[in-house]
Amino acid sequence: MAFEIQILTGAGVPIFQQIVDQTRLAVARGTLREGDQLPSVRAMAERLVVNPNTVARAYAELAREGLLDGQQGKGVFISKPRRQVYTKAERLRRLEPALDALIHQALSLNFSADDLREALDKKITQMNLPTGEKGGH
Amino acid sequence: MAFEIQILTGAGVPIFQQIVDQTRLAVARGTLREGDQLPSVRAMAERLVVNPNTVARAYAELAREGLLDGQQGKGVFISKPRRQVYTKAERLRRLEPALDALIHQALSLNFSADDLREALDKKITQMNLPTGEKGGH
Amino acid sequence: MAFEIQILTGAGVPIFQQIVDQTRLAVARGTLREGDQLPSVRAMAERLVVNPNTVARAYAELAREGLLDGQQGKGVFISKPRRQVYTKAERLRRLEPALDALIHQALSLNFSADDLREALDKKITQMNLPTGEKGGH
Amino acid sequence: MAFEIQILTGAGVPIFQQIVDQTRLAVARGTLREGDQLPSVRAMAERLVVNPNTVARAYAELAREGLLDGQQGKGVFISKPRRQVYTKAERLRRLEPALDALIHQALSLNFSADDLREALDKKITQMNLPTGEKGGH
DNA sequence: GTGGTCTAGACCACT
DNA sequence: GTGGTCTAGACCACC
Repeated sequence: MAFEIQILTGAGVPIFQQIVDQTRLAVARGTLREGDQLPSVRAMAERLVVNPNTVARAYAELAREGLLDGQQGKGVFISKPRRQVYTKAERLRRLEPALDALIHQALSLNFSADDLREALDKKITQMNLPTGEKGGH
Repeated sequence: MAFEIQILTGAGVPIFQQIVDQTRLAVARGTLREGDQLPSVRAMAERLVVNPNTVARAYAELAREGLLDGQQGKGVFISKPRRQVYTKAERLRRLEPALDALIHQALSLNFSADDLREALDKKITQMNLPTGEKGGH
Repeated sequence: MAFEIQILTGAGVPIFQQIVDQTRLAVARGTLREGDQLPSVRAMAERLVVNPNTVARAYAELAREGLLDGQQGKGVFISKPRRQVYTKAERLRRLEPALDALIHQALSLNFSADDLREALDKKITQMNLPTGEKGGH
Repeated sequence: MAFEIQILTGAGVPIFQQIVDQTRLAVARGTLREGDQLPSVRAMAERLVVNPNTVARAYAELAREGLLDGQQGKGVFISKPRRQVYTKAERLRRLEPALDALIHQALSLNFSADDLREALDKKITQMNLPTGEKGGH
């Protein structure tokens, strides 16, 4: 399973955040392992059709966390062993903006709480989100 | 039950947005009814310790939605409730991006479907969203 | 045919309204198409010799209608056209007050029905309103 | 036929203007004649459910035009013979705000020019507006 | 007194 | 660089 990042624009979550979160998840899952090389800033930017500065910012954030190691002129490498999972509080904190945006939109469109739950369930089924057991793999 | 607005500064939510949302909620819940007069722009600004322009912006947004009616020299009043302003397709279309973003973010953060439902329910309770058949504009 | 906006100051029509209306017209006529980028807030402000806030307000209004999409740090773009945003009832309901006011005013000024039709036609021609089946959002 | 004023709020035309226009029309039509007494400011305000200041302003405007004569403590009287009609240009000028409001609303609701003409015709029929011959009586 | 608009200038987050 | 928000202060028309 290759290391793929999906960027979804248009609703609250900044692009650089999405890169950070998904990279972090890949490490936690073992898709990326210590020593693996990441695409260069420019390559990644091209692949995601995104501004290079945005990728640079994401890499910088990951480096600051100690997850990445950017070696001048050589490339960017994963520097930490896996299990770099966010704490539950941190995961919730990062989910919140999207949650707030949804609630706000539902409110302004006069959806009731039940409408909202139903719409979410439908979408979950449609996108085939993993249910139940935590952690996945 | 008086019409009270609580402004939380420092969070990511714009002030005018908080005014809009809370007013909308008050109308949806029946706390505010047709014909009720809202505090004047200046009065509300003073009460919330906020710039009058910010309040005016919130009122303007609500007026555009048809929820409020600002009458020159008189004041701002709750207008006749309207049902089904947007077509059903439009309502869903407008909710979808936020829904997609939430699911996407949940995936990036390794939330399960149940985690996600739980987080949403918590948020719904916390914001005290109107349930079921009540009100509606 | 370039996208040009003409601001008439001194008339009763607010500047931001003129920007909104003319942009809407350009989209309705096809002068502006999906994906087209608009001048930045600051650029447009400079071009029209107007305060940036005024342009921002106009753009915000158009974004709320779903005609525009403002992307942080990138710019403002024309979004996917939408059909039938409002229910038919809502569209008529929103047109009615203006229609009533016009007839009422015509009566007060002793205009005949034909005078009124003629005045409307003249205004339609003058504003170059899109006719019939073209465009639509 | 009594001297009656109809106030229509909610679309562009100021209340005091409506009083001025309709009073002027009544004089032109002969419904009001030289020497006739108008209701006092307070009485008129009460009848129209309107702020006395608004009536006072309308009366002041009519007095300024020489149509009315306010005699301190006695009342307000018509002071000019009939045929005090507006010039055609003036009538059009006074119709314009309502016309603009209609066009603007139609534009923002994506009505075409034909839709608009049709809606106006329907309203004209519905309200039984006098057709053809100018001037009425 | 009221709402509505505009300007000027500042700050923030994202690209 | 971009858009988004907020403040401060001013002016206008209307009630």
